[in-house]
Amino acid sequence: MRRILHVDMDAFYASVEELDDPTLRGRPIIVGADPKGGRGRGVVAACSYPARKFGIHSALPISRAWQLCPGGVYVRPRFERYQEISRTIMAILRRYTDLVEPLSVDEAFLDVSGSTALLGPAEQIARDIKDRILSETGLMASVGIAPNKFLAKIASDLEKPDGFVVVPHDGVQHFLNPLPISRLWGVGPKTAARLGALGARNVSDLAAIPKATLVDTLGVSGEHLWHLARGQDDRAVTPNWEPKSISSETTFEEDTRDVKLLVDTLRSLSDQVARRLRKQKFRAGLVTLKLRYASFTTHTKQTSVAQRVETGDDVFRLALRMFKQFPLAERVRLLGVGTGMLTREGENPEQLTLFSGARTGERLARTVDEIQDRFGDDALRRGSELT
DNA sequence: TCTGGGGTCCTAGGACCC
DNA sequence: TCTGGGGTCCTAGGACCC
Repeated sequence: MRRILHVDMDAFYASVEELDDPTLRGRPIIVGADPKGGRGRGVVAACSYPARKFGIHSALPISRAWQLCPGGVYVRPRFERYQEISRTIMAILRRYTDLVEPLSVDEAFLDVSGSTALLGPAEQIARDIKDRILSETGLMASVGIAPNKFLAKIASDLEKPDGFVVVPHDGVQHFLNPLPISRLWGVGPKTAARLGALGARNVSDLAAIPKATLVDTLGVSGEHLWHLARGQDDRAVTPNWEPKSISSETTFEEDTRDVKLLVDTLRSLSDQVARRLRKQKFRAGLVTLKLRYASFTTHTKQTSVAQRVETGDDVFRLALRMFKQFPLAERVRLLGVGTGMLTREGENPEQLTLFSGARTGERLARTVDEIQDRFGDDALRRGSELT
């Protein structure tokens, strides 16, 4: 029987801010976009527990948060700092097993089935992990222990903060039955509504629906849900996930039809994406342009290319071509540039290029990377960015 | 209350081929 | 003269997650 742990940091971004500035302790901390006195764009990325008492939660529009709690502490996210602490946490987890699968900066699955002989029962390992994280980072984590990933994830969430929930092998259905279906991984508002139409509000309702009915209404995810309703999930804990896409997008402070601004933004988004691509030693076979109008209607276009790309110039050229196919009758709210069909250098499916000159741009890009890595991004700038 | 930025996975339609 | 069936690939959109 497998013993899976899900470790999930409590109010992670807000807790880090509190850690770095103890004067914030106990106050309603809201990490997210600049509220700008209630007129800010964007959403709450995370908030402390005192902030939640005001009805604030992540993904809430920051303007709404400002209305609910004008006296709160509003801070911009510092992702690099969160990343830094995340690395410390993940290193702690890897002391207990190699089978650590990070899900995001602040949570991970562990398969400790093979560690119990040496380290004791999963419960003891989990206690130890919580203690270690607290003593070595000063931050609190919640842990779920269960026979599989899906149950462990639900369990870790159940008694936050400082949660510790064990789902015994013989108590799975008892644990699941009363939970609302929206707790299930993959059941959002739309799916919950469709399942509600079938009479399902909690997991026991869902478990009563025949598999064929679920498959008819939801396709393969219906089949998946049928298993989840029974606590069945045999997915392995997989360390070393390879990314499938890399993208960068930005929402303008004000919706705009200024073509120069739009094209300049496209340029810098392309550079950012390409740089991250090279940093991870990828080339892309697919470039995606994303455009959201003021009305919030969102469109994408993508181009797949036989000759893999990795320079800002190449990404930009393709993105610009797609951008020109969009009408600009309406103002634009967001632009995004993405890359996909990623391949590592060396394992490239493309034939070696017949035109070695085509690689000059890539050599230049790498040189620029090196200089920016050593002296900072401001050491080298595009002429077009200097206006 | 107007709704970020980074992702993953699934679906559906059309092009294209045999 | 109006047309099958199966397969694959590409593209656009959408649901969902943190």
